[in-house]
Amino acid sequence: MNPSQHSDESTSDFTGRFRHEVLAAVFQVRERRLHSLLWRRARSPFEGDWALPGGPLGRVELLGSSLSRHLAAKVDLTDIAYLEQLETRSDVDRDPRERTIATAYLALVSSALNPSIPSDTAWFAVDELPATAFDHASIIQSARERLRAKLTYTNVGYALAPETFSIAELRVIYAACLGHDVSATNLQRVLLRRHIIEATSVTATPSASGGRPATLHRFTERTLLVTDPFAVFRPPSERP
Amino acid sequence: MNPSQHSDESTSDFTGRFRHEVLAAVFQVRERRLHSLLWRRARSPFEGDWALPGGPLGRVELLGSSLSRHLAAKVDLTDIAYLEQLETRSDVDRDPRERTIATAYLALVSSALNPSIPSDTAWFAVDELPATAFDHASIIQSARERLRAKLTYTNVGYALAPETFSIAELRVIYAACLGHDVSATNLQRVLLRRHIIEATSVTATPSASGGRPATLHRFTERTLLVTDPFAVFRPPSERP
DNA sequence: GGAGGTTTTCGACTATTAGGCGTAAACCCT
DNA sequence: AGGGTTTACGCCTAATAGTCGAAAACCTCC
Repeated sequence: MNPSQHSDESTSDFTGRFRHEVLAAVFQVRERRLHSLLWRRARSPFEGDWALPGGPLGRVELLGSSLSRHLAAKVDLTDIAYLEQLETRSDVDRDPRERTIATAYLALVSSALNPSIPSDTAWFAVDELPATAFDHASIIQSARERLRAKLTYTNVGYALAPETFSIAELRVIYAACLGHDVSATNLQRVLLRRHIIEATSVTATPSASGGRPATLHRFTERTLLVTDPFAVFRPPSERP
Repeated sequence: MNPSQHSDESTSDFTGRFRHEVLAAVFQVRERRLHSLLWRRARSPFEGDWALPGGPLGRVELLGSSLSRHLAAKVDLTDIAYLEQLETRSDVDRDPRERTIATAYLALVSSALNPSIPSDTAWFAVDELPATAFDHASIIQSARERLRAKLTYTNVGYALAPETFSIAELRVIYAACLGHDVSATNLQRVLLRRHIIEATSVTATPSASGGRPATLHRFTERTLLVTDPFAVFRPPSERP
């Protein structure tokens, strides 16, 4: 093979152009369960089914900016605490109308918020989804797995939790995302040791049901930090 | 906001179409260092600089298939042991000729192979890259980080190592990817405990330099397995 | 065929981290 | 004040990681 055979570029003007859309799995913990924001389709295809919010990419727009714009415009959602690109889907007939490539994002909303959303959108518990449009159900699954993984080796929790919270509240959030029970003792110990959360000096206002008021904690950083997952094989002498 | 304002779809025929290409950071451990396969550009822009292998997406082609096709056609590379989608770059002027969206992949090649590659391609150690074209250098960085992370909580090592190997050989591979020294004792103990590798009954042929011949090991599975990274917070009673 | 060198393997010991549990602390209400 | 409830925390055990050194199994050379 010689260089002159690398001819794709010389014919690039004849290669395809593709419709491109951005989508987001918007997650929030509501009533002890992980929910995703869905939007009811008013027209064919998949009329009446529920779809992820998003929309077409603009001509001079970045993928991430495009998504923020669509979320703000379509579902009045501007308080996205965390946004991360997930994956790009390219199945030729994922949209029956025209081939459309979709780049999916994971978006997280604090459980302290209750954003006002349009009447044709709703929150659904991710393990009780309604009939969904396109390949959106499988995108939600990918997003769940990404979130599960990130929760364990990063501090993304800050995007789901309120500014300050009790360990019990945090436990609910982690359990909802991970899909299994979580030990409060271990959760607190591990997150403290990793310096992901820290105690504040204030305690929660006592609840009517009695009980010792919890000391409120906060996330030390509110930007993404990964707790070095390479520790296993690294000589301890070189650790931070 | 009411449903009739979700109008992007009704105007979808007027939204942009975009050129889309696939790229791969093809990694292999060569001479104790992590290398990436690059391709020398014969024409403007970035003439003479080195670029990731890849090419334009076909009209009815999946991203992954497209990449395999380009790798096979352009660099005679058919022995990709592992392929994973990395991220999609959308910067408007990442290609000065025309806006081109790129989906980047991570591809791994066994260190036991020495594929014949065209004369205008070459392997470069990832920490001594030549002048690179477009945003390809930063894609290589992303790929390195992904590889580092995956090595620690999955068995992707199978894609980089030979069928069977001594612990010493495996140590070299891990060290090259992680960028720091690795303890052979811990490496063996951790991977054995996780059942990622297992000992075979054969020993390596003794080297000319003497020394006890190593027992050869192999990866238990040669498909991707993630060692549950959620163990930290999960009640031990529920673990596999 | 033994001596000395080289490389791998393995066991012993220590340090660190995770998990379980019970008790104390700090609030509620009556 | 006493009973109920929830959180906090210390103690103990188990599991995993890290260090080190000795032994095993090969080589070459004398």
